[in-house]
Parts: sequence; structure tokens; C-alpha cells
Amino acid sequence: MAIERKRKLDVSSIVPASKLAKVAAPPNVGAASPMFADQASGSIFNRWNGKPYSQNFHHILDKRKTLPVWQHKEEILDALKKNQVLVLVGETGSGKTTQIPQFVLEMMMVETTPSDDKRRKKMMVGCTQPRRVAAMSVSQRVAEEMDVTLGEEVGYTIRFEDKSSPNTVLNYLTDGMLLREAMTDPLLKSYSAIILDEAHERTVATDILFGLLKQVLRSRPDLKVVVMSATLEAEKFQGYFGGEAPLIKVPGRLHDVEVFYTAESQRDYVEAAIQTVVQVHMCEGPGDVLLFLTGEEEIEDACRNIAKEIGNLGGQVGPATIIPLYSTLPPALQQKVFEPAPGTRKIVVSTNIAETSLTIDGIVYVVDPGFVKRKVYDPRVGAESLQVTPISKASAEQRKGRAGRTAPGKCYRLYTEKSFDKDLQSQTDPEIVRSNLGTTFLTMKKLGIDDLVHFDYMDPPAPKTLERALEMLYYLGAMDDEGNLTKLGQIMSEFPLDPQTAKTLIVSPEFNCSNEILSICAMLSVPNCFVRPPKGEARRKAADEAKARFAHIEGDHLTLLNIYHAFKLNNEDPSWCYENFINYKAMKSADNVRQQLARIMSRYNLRMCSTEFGSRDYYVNIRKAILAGCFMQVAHLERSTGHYLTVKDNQVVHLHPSTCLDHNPQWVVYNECVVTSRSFIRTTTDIRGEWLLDIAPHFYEMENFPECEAKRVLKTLYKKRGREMEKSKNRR
DNA sequence: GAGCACTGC
Repeated sequence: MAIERKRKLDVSSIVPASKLAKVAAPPNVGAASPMFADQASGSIFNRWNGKPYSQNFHHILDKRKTLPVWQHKEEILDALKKNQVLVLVGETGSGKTTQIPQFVLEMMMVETTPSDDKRRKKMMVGCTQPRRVAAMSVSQRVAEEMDVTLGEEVGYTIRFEDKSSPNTVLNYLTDGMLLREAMTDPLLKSYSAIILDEAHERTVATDILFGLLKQVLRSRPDLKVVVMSATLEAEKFQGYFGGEAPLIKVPGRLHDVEVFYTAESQRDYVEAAIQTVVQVHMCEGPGDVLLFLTGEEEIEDACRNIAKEIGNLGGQVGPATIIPLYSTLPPALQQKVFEPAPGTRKIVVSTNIAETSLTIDGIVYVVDPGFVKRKVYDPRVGAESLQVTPISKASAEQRKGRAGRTAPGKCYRLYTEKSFDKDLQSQTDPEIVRSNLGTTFLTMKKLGIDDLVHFDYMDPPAPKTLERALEMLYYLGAMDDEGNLTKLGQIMSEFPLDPQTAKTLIVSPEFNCSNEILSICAMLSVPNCFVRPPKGEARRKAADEAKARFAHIEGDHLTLLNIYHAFKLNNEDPSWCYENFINYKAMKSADNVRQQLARIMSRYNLRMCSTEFGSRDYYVNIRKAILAGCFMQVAHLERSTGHYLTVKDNQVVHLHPSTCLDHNPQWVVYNECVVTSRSFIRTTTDIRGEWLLDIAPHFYEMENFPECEAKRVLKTLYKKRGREMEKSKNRR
């Protein structure tokens, strides 16, 4: 029997296990050849294709077999054959992300019977990741291991990029992407196995997938689910699936990291951190240092102080390169952590970005003060706040691990061992209990989940959070009295936007400005496009001046529109962005989002239109359209106090200092309210009180309106409106 | 007078 030596695998040609022997013994290769012996346990694709491996591929094969998961391969396959769900704990370096999907795939192919093969049933393993970069880089590595072309047998799917094909049998995708797929394929029929990787991170998408899969498993006995976690929270996952899922633990493969605790708890963790870093630099051997702090200002200050202290030591110590790292740092400065600094010790002072998202080579010493800044949603206020809170034990372990990637390391915890044991939570609260659930609810409804309140959440959100989200969707017209998705709600759920923004976009054709609203919505869904060098940098003033040139007097939404237009007029030129302190990546991303949103709009026959630019209604229409979606995010300037109060909730808020408004309009619509040092409304636009009566009368009816100055003003407006109507009636 | 980190056909 001749062997077909084709590069790419046609899924329909997969040969079932029963025929394997015949295929596996081509006369021209010979069963005794060492190459072939290796093939028997190598890439399943090559085994079935009978293609000889490249020289390089042998090294890859040998290397991957030293990964700890290989010690448990038979156990894992056995457990998966006997059970529908498997929970797997694999520490960093165990090889779970690259190897387990291959094991699962292999098992399913071997299990395929000849009759299955005749039906040419498509089998696909989906492996979810919380981050896009992970989906891309892991799939690349696995494609290399399997000696196939990325995008063929092994692929990835992330927003804006689908690198999978009909041939794909192993796909890496983001958890959010799988959730989106479930909206059109609620039983996830395109998958024969789903692996939830990094499940311990407990993103909202992962949590919803948990609940969804638990339901789907009942109607799809053929589906296999593997839950992979780096921590022992896995036992909770096991319990969630009825306790029947076996749990397999695989050790990691990191170098030893020696842990030090302080004898007493520290009053000033930043000061303690600085002293520790300087101490390490003075007394410890070679190796770079990573210090975790909570935010931009803290990091920039600490960098200055560390530099000063090391400077004071003069020639007594070696040179150090001190590098700040946080997500909003201008890209060119962020790049510095990856540049080698020969002859000096790198001291990286970073936010949590270095805990999971970025991996820096060469770190030997980690300094961990034990705090993180995270977003917390307060349903009572309907605002998010950023709070500095103690990290979890799991997070502390993750930080520690950053010291042992390339060599044995040391981790200095600036809290007591007792505090670690007693005070730190074992896991960070899952995102779902810390979030506004508006978008999540739309998605869940679209997935066919009827009862959002009694859904089988692994950790249920606070009742008030559920109530707030339901109320908002009702006011937006996305849900009816019975809690069913309306036609509008159906369309809203299709947009990857928060419900208010989705509604703004959907109604924008009625205000004759969908082209412009599309650009604004796209700009609102990407990271801040304004680049601002840190305090003390000479170019900071130039950045502020550049921003002022784009400012629109009536507000920040219109300023964003100006920026988008200027970006397009300048042919998306990166150097134009650089000169104008605009984040190029954010702009390209906004352009991508815009195209995606436009495609969804055309699917629902939502008209693309603009008011003539010369018309005095050009900006008026845009402002009205924004209000039509965001009428619940309105604040009124109190004459008596000079403060803004949010409508209905009567919370005191302040215009965010980043606003381009140079006056205080009586009424403003805002995109978000964030509590930091104070309550700030961010991305704010001037509107007219009269518009509230026209655009959202159901929300601004007077019976359910709390007493406040805004109510009195609105009452006056209603009366005036009444008189005018009276007059025009009389005239007729 | 000021921003932890992710994500979405």
C-alpha cells in the first residue's frame, strides 16, 4: 500500500485506529527504522499521513516528551475515555496548554470507528484561552510540534482574525470567542471536545461557559470537556460538575524559588519595597529584579526613588537600569523591558501586567508587597471603582513563579507569613461578581438562558447587580416586562458592545448620523487613544497641546470623532500619530472595530447615513443619538453647590480632568462613571435638557423621579413644553 | 487635575 506524502491533512482522510497497522508499515520505511519507532508516539498527524519527520522535528518530539504531563498521559487518556468531564491541575511549566489538547485529539481519533469514518464526521478540539496573544502563540507552537501549517490542522480564532479552516481539528480560541460562537451554535456542535484552559482566572466568559457546558453535556453525551487550572480551585470545578469528574494533578517544572517574609507587617509598602530592592541590588548576586506595585503614579515615583538611593550609594554598587512597566505607558517605553541591558542589573517596576500577561526573561528576584489595583463594580451606585486591595494566595504564588523561570530565584514578600496564611484569600474573587452584567445578560439571553437570576452560576453575583442589569436592559427596551429579549434586544446582543453603546448605534440612523456614531462607538471600545508621557517628562506639555488641537467644544465624544477623522485624513500614518501623541495601535484597533460593527449593522439593514457637514444639525444629531442610548448616564449641574449630580441616583460626580470641555454645561451625558480619588464621569458631552423629554420620556417621567434640582428644572421644561403646545394649538 | 489587567464575527 502506497503512502500519500502530502503536506496537509485532509480530515476526511483520517484513518481509524483499526486500520492503523496497515498504514503504519510502509514497505519503504520499515517498522524497525528508528525514525518510525519515534513516529509511533509522535505527532498523530504524521503517524496517519505517514510523512517522515524533518530532522528538526526529532528534537521537538524529544523535548516535549520531557514535559511533566507526559508522565500522566495514560492516566489522562484513561480518565477521559471513562468520563465526560475531566479536571486537570497543571502548574506552570507542566506543558498542559500545548500537550493536553493533542492528547485529547489523539484519543478521539483512535476512538473513531470505521463507520464514523465513513460518515466523515468532523471532529474538532477547541481550547479556550483568556487572552488573544496566548491563543496565537500557543497555536503557533503546537503547529510546529505537529509539523503542520498553522491555520490548517491547527489554528486559532480571535476577534478580527480567524486562522482556522475546514481542515482544522485543533483550534485555540479566546473564551469570549467561544461564547460568541455559542450564540449561533448553542450546543457547540462543531466541537467534539472543549478544553477550558486557565480556568482559575475565572473571566466572565469562562464562568458563563461553565454554566453553558454543564447544560450542553446533558444533551450531548459525545462531548468531552477538560477543565484546566493552575491552582487547586480545581476542586471547586470538580464539585460544580457533580463531583463525578476525576481530578488529575500534574506538577510544574520551575526552578526553586526561596521565599522570604517580613517579621512584621509593613506600614508603608512602597517604602518597604524600595528598601528591599536597593538591598537586593547591594547584596545579591547577578539577576534581574521585578517589583510589583499598583499603578502608574506609584511606579513612576518608586522608579525615581530607587534611582536616587542607588545613586547615593555611588561606586559601592554596580550599575542598574530601572524600568517602569504598565499598560498605558507609551509603546516605545514599554518595549524597554525586553531590551538587554548588558553590564547592569535590570530593575523592573511593574503593575500586575507582569503577573500573567507579559513574561520577562532573566528575572531572579521578585519583590511582592502584596497589593494590586483592581476594578470593583458597586451596583448601588452603578459605578466602577479602582481599589488597591491585598492579592490572593494564588496571585502571590504566580508572582513568586516569575522568579524561577530560567534559574533558581528568590521572592521577598513584604508581609508576614502569618498574614499570608490567615489574611490572604485563597483565590481572587471571580470577575463575574465584580462586574456590571449588562452585556453578559444580553449574551446569556441570546444563548437561550431564560432565567438569568437562577442560572447555575459557580459564584452568583450580588442580587443588586442582577437587579441593576435587568432594570437597565428594561429601560433600554432590550427586555420586556416578562424578561424576554425584545427584537431590539436581539439586535443589541449581536454587537460586541455594552448595551447603551449598542442602542446608540442601532438608533443612530433615526438621527441621520450612523457613520459618525459608528466611529465614536469604535473609539469608545478601544484603549485610550491619547498618549501622555509620565509626569516630569518634557514632552508631556506638548502632548497636552496636541490633544487640545483636536478638542471639540461640545464634548469628548465629538473630540473622539475629530481624532478618528484626522487619522483617516492622514492616511492612517503612524508617524502622524507619533507627532500628535495619538496611540497608533489603538487607532488601528478602532478601525477594525468599526468595520466589524458596520458588518453587523448591514446584516440588520441599519442604514449608513450622515447629516451634511455644513448643517447646523450635524453635531446636534450626533449628540442626540448618544443621548438616545445613554439617557441613563446623565448628570445635572446643581446651581446651589456647583457640583454635578447624576440623574435619579443623585450621586455627586466631577468631570474627569481629562475632559476637553472648558465650561460646565447644565446637562451632560457621560460614557462611564469611575470612582478613584473622587467620583469622575469620563467622556462627557454637552446636551440640552429638552432633549431628555423627547428622547427618553419613559425614563424622565416625573412620578418616579427623586426630589432634586434636576427634577425642578425638568418640571419647568415640561410646563414650558405644555404652554408651547397650547399656543400652537390655539394658533391653528 | 487623573487610568489594574483582559475580552467580543
